[in-house]
Amino acid sequence: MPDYKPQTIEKKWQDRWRDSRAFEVTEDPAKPKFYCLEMFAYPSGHAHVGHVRNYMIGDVVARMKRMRGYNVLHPFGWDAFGLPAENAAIKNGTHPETWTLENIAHMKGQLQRIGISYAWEREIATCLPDYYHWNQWVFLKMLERGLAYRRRSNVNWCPSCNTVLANEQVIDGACWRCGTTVTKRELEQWFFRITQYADELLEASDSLTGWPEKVLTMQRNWIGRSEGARVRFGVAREGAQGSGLRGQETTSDTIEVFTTRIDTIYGANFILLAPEHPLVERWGGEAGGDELRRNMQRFKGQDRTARMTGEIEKEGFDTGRAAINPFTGKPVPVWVANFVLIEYGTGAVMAVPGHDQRDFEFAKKYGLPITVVVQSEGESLSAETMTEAHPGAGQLVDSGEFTGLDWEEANRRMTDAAKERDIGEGTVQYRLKDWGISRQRYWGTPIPVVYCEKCGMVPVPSDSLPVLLPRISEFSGRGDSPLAQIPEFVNTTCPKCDGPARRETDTMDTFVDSSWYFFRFCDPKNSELPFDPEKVGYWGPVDFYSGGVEHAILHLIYSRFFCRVFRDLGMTNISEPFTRLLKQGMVLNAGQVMSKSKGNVVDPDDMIQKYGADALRLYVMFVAPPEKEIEWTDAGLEGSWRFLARVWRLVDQLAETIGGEGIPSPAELELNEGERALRRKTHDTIRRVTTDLDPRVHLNTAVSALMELVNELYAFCGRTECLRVGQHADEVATAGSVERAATVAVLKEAVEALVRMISPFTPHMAEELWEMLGHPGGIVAAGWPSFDEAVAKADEIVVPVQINGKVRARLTVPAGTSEEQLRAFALADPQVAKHLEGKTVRKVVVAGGRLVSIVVE
RNA sequence: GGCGGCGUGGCGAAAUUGGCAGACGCGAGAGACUUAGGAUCUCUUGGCCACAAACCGUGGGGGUUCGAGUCCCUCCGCCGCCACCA
Repeated sequence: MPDYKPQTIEKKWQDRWRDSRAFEVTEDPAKPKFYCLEMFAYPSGHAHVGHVRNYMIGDVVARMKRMRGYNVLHPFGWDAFGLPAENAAIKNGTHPETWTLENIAHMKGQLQRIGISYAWEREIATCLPDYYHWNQWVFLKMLERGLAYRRRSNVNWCPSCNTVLANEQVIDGACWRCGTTVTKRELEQWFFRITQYADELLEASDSLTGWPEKVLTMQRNWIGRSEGARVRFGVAREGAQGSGLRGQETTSDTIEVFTTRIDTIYGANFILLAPEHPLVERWGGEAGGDELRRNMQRFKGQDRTARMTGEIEKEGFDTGRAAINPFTGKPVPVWVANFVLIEYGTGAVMAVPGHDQRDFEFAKKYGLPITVVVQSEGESLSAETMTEAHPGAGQLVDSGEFTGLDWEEANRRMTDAAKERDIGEGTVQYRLKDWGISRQRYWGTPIPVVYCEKCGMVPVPSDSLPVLLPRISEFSGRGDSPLAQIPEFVNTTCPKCDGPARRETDTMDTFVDSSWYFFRFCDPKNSELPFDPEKVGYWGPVDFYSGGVEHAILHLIYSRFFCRVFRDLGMTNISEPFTRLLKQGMVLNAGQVMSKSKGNVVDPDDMIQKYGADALRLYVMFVAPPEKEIEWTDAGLEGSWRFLARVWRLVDQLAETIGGEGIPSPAELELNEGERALRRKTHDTIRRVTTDLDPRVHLNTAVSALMELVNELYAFCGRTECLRVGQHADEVATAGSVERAATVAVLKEAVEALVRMISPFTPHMAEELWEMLGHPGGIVAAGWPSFDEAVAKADEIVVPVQINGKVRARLTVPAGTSEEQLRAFALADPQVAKHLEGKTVRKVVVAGGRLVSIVVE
């Protein structure tokens, strides 16, 4: 009788799965497909338990689906470009490629030792030319369609990483990777026009019913749609300054503002411009603009982060100019304010101090006039007495022809009026900006364009792809593109005119790589196209996608964008790449997220050595729902190990009794009460585990249901003396003799269902036990057990009886007892009668045959 | 400030649509078997109480309902995202 020795059996089955190519798949129209994907890994070195939790979750789903007859695509790969590899090169002199490929080899070994059922023949690494070739291909397609473009722009610059960052990579004004405060730089940059899809991305988010609300909210916030209007204010001619009357004559200049509250425009008493506004720049350069220029420079020099987060004092100064409010026709002063952002809207704001708190404070500080133009029901605000702005709803007052209208109605009518008078129009403003993808680093995809003296920017023709990333040996960490230092790379000929040309030396943001890798997995070896549309047509979209919430915005929104780009290229008809998204919780140790720098990582290999991969998997799945964060405890892992040893002993001891041929199904036999109870538990457990796994993905409760079944089996065996338990470890359980055929039959059914259902969680042990039970051919082929609803249902149920909401009695009745009978039984029950003594029954409710509720007085 | 999520024993957690709160596990306690037990098996384990009954109990308060952890209002606390966004 062999003890449970995970180390030996796990190796045995991992070898067998590999040798039999157990998880490799091809398209099979006869079977329903299931694409199960976990976010691929950045090969940082070693995977810790926090990383592998995600792969375990996906593996349970993939293995369960396989047993349920699906053709399951479950691939894995490596997000292999990126800065850490380059930083390691600068630090240790190891080439990024060496560093990356070594890490991949190690981590792949880790995942294999955990027994994740990947189709490894589809493995991809984004740093290899046969992958990034297609980044370049898509780039060219986007260039053709105007979805990729180049412009000089003020970009986010991380002085520590020496590279540009996308807006999405700036967190609270600091670099997402290293935390250094981000500065601004003006550079020639490549962009992807994601804003073209802003509206669609936002609207389609309502259709993502398989996504967590939290992620959708984050994406909606990020896209940041706000409806409003642009309104143009004329600029008054100069010269009236100082006379106390700002001029009525207008120049050809206009100031366009963005507002969500055009209904308050009659109270727009001044204009605020961002210090970076072009008019401010120009006026500062004109005669007499010295002071303006000084203040503008001072505001621009203020710490950007502080300006963005509003920690800095609100300040402004008068430009001395005036603009004409196009609704009132009256001149209003134009100020520059340090809190107006050039990035948002038009970089100019119409200030309505009566109805916007910021404007109110500004007006108070500088003695500017306040006007009330919206009054709420039954209120009468006055500009003289109000202590704060009134930002809310109400009816318009002092607003010319619009006076008396409800504010929302006024908003619509005034937007129309602006349009008619050609002084503005309704518009939608997004927070989302185009995606800057240029990076001044080495370890990434070269951008496939050249610059020719004669022809200008020329794309590299598709048939010359890939533009290979040259191997370089020196990593200085200096702040310019490393590729620019390699003349053999830079100097090339123009594909158009054959004249001398220079290659683009920036590389692509690595988020480009991860924006479409899920399609490449469908056809990873294709050398003609990024993927065969037919293959993606079969496998796509991803049915189940799991990963960390840290990708809720960046990766997921970019992937949704790319999916639409491929759709509009005619490569797929999928709009949304991920049908179901599970955001897995983190693994904490000592109250903190596992990380190398905190020194609290748990290496799965250490745990596997001690308890085996199966126990580790079971523990991580059992301790909490997948979405929730978990606190690592060794004791919990040991508990799972104990449970597996308990299962092992049970099956091992019963194998001889129930493993033979010719055992009939319990359905064909006469069962006694105990046998019926076990059979009911078996079928009920199958029902619970099945629905817990699919579609609910409540992995933890599925495990507890299995534990209950095991407890029940032990109790049953103890009663029927199938097993003698309670001895020394090496004689813990010994098989007794079982006479009744029916007992053998129900035991066999229960144990085989147990082993099959536990196999997604603990595949190695399950395979071994399945073999021990006399079944060759592997447990996946055995399929998922099915249950009989009628058997799962108890034939007697306990019905609680409530009196005024408190349970006073329990009736044991046959299942299916009618409501009238239940009512009669309840009222006749002696316990109930006791509580009813001297009271009047007002009402009796029988709820779904499951509960009786009596109301008395 | 806006939006979203959450709050249940000593701990991790359960409780499909409102229907017996605390399944399952960890920890703790007791017993059995033992030279021994950190193995195994059995039992106990929300509070109050010697026990039972009764009563109390899902962050606080209120409401809807025969019945609320679950729905509504309100307050408190925690977490997340966005944010001088015009």
